[in-house]
Amino acid sequence: MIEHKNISQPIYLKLKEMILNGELKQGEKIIQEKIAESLGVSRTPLMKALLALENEYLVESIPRRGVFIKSFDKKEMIDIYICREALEGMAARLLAEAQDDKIVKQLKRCFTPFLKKKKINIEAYSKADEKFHSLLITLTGNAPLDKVYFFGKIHDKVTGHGLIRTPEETLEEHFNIIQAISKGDADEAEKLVRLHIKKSRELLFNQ
Amino acid sequence: MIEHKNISQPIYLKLKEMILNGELKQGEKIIQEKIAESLGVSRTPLMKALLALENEYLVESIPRRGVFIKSFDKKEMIDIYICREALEGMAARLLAEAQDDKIVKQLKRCFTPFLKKKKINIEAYSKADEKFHSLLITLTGNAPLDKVYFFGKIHDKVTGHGLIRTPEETLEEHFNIIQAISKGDADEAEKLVRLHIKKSRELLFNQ
DNA sequence: TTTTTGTATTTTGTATACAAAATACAATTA
DNA sequence: TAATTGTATTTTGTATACAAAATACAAAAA
Repeated sequence: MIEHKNISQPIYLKLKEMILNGELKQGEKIIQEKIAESLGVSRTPLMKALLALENEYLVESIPRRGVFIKSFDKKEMIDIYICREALEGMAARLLAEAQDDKIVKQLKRCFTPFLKKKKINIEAYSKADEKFHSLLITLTGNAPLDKVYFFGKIHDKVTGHGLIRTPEETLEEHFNIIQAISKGDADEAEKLVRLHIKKSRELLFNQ
Repeated sequence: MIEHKNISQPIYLKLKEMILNGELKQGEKIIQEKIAESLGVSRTPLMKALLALENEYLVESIPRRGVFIKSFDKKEMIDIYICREALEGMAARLLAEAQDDKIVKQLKRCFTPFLKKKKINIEAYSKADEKFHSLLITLTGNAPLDKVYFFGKIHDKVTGHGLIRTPEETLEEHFNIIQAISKGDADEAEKLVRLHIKKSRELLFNQ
């Protein structure tokens, strides 16, 4: 029955999924024994998973009170977007400085499927968008940057709304960013990424 | 004997201190049972503390192998400095936008003790420097930014060298940053902070 | 009625126990 | 000698146990 292969990793992933898809709701308390039982594990690896989630800002632990699904207020959401501006902006700068064709190709590949289409599938575009923004970070090869960047995944899922702006509006912005990167124009690349995120941030609560 | 008040917090702090002051050396393996015994606790709260440290990049866990004091290679140190440029740069921008006299006062207070002196005490200046950089972050009031900023504390302690540049060189830079913030010149404040960190980064391995 | 107090129940934080994996090291073989 | 295998020891990952804190809730008091 005992099979030591890292149980807390799957628990962590499962809980993360449950949080991001709303199965566990904001503010909800995690009753460890119950969750552990429902997942068929003991509390020890569950606690490990919860610790990891806490460090990703998905869960909040109040000592002696319990662990709660993190809920984000208006200010906090805005603050997260500001962090994204800083981190993704820097990432774009680094990618532009790298002057690497492979990087540019990978970034382009996210959005080429949507170029010819008249009607863009929101679901698919939303995924591409998330992929693009996380690629921006990982392609830098900067491990600390990657470690620190866990806001990208929170972004729209937790807020409820899928996309903040229409694909028609953002598709061009995405390609402009990619172009600046491919030209090696670091200042421009950073500026465009920041503006791109800032525009969404300003619309966050004005919909 | 059992006294439930949050044992893992003190363990976390103690270990952090031991890592930062070199009592636990880079690459060293943490043998949980031994550390737990030496601290007079069990492995459970110790593991919690280790998880927290892992998320602060001070410790690295390899499944089934153990937890090791994180060691930083050249590239990783540079990458950390790049993150700091992004985060502290954004922080300076936010503080400049805030236009708050109290903030400016607090920042100034870090370095005023060194203004009149001919000979600056390195130890004291080093502390002031660390205080200044962490203030930059906390004064923004941006909680996610603060959560993500754990590099500042790693910086020189783990590298071994205390200060990378002389107080004579950096004191003026610090005041220029503060001035830009007090003027509300966000672009300039961000630019100066980035340059300030970049200069140190470029000297990291050229000493 | 609303508030307060006391008690039972639940839940957390920590300690301990134990199986499986990793490691160390001696004996064996080439 | 160096490489390999086998066994004992150590160490990790998980489960379980239990005391103290938190919570729920009923009874008593205002």
